[in-house]
Amino acid sequence: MKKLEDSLTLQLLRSRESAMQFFRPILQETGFTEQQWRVIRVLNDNKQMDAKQLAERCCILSPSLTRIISRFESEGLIIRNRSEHDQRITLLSLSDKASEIFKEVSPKIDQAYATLIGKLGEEKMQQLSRLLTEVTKLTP
Amino acid sequence: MKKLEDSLTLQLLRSRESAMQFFRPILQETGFTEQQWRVIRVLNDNKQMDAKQLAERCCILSPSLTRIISRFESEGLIIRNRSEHDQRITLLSLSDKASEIFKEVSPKIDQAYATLIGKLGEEKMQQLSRLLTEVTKLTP
DNA sequence: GCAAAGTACTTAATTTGTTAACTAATTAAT
DNA sequence: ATTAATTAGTTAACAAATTAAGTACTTTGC
Repeated sequence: MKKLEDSLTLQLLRSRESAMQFFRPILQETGFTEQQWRVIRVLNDNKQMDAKQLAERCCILSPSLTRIISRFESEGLIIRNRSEHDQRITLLSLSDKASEIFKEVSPKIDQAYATLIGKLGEEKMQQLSRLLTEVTKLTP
Repeated sequence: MKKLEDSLTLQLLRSRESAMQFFRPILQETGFTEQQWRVIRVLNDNKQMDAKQLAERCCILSPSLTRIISRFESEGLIIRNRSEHDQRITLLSLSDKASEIFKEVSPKIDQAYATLIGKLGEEKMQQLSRLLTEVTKLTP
């Protein structure tokens, strides 16, 4: 059997590391960690989500999310509500303050994104995005 | 400006998470963590490397690598040597014991890999690999 | 309708990652 | 030549990830 020159998971890790370098300086400025920003980003797109969904979409395990949420709540960035239908479920949404911060940072992120696309090329970017979506769908 | 449905870095993270699910059960058996296995895997491919190169290729920061190396050395899995030309550099290589372990685990990894390729398709796999290599090369 | 199983978090303990400061060795600059 | 700057690696302090166990609520099965 032919030996692969490199493992896919390692390639995914390295390429993510490269891609992150476009955004790290911006995150550094905001003071948010990568994980914290993922939470803000995903919550901004989905207005309201329960903690489990949010954890899945952010690739953050529940215990880590609990910590981030607790901190954000105490800082007035996130609003935590119990679902009426199911008292186990925590519904989460961004506060106006957090939405405001997102609006301020977002253009810088978009700009870095544009730089990245500029370097890789629009077409390759879309190709890559499609393939990654397929890989993500491989497991339930 | 058109809003992207999802960020590349998050897609890379999620797809890696999916891909990892094929290998996690095997790693669990061995008792190695993801990072530890990356060190063993990369060192097995490159016979001898200095710590900096190894850290870069494994996407592990030096302090974390120091810890892993120290532990592996005390367990007799890794051999640490000073470079003759430059006394700052630590040259690392797998012990016979570690090579043996790699040989035992490797077939299982290959098998999981084959399953993954089977699900995604050989061609898409190669396409993806090429694109990821390009992304990795975007930053120095 | 009530015990048993399942779900959605949360808490606690351990390991790992991250940042910054530090030591030792080498290279560069005047 | 000797100080200054750079590089490789380590150490220390803190934040985050991971695993396992725990709590509260809901659904299922008899």
